Amino acid sequence: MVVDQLRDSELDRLFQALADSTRRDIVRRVTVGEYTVSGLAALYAMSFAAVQKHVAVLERASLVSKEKRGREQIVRGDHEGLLKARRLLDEYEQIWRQRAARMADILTEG
Amino acid sequence: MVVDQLRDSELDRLFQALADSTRRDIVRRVTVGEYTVSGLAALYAMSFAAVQKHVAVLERASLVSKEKRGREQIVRGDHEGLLKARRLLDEYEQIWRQRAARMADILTEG
DNA sequence: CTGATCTACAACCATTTGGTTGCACGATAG
DNA sequence: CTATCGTGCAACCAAATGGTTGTAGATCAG
Repeated sequence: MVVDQLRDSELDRLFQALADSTRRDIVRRVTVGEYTVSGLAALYAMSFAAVQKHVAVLERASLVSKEKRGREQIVRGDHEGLLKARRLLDEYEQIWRQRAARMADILTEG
Repeated sequence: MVVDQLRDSELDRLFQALADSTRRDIVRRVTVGEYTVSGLAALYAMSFAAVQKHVAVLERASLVSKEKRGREQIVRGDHEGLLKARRLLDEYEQIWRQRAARMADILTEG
């Protein structure tokens, strides 16, 4: 269904966003404290534009949100994305547990 | 350190592998039951080779393992990859909780 | 033995990704 | 007002991704 397709691309963006160590590092940092985009850029051995793009990717994945303050843009962690990713992995974990239970049933049946 | 770099590329591969809905579907299915590679290929509107590549990506991410049986290759879910991904998200969740606690402290201090 | 089936892999192609430089524009400082 | 700063975006490039077709090696069926 269409809903699933939307959810799919949302998850695609999410895991895609997490599949880069610079972006994972940004997520960590902005969850602990606040950073401007250039404040983040100063941390990595790459151009400002590259970091700005990373932040944009994280924002589209709801892992980060920005708030304009004067000419600066404050980057903060956004819990929503993390929750969605966790929910999927929890679901998979649940499937594993059911599988384990089924195998136990087979071993003890009859 | 070097260890972190290895861990980084491992996580890159993991989340990258999860960032595709076909691959997520495969993970689900092979956790519930067993499939051959061509058994999986029959489920999707793409070539056998494409599905075989997806399985290879999942295997390198430790989300799936294969076992040769005759001329077939049985694909099963591998719990290891999932655990690693979950561990990272749990870590992030932990950071969020600490942040929440810190904010509560600030509100109640003095 | 012969033919069909299952798998892996190479070569190719279009698109996306992760980086770069350069530019434009709003906000701030002097 | 002017110069600087912070940001976003476009254009470009190399490499990776996700798909294709074709080929070749094992294994199984008859």
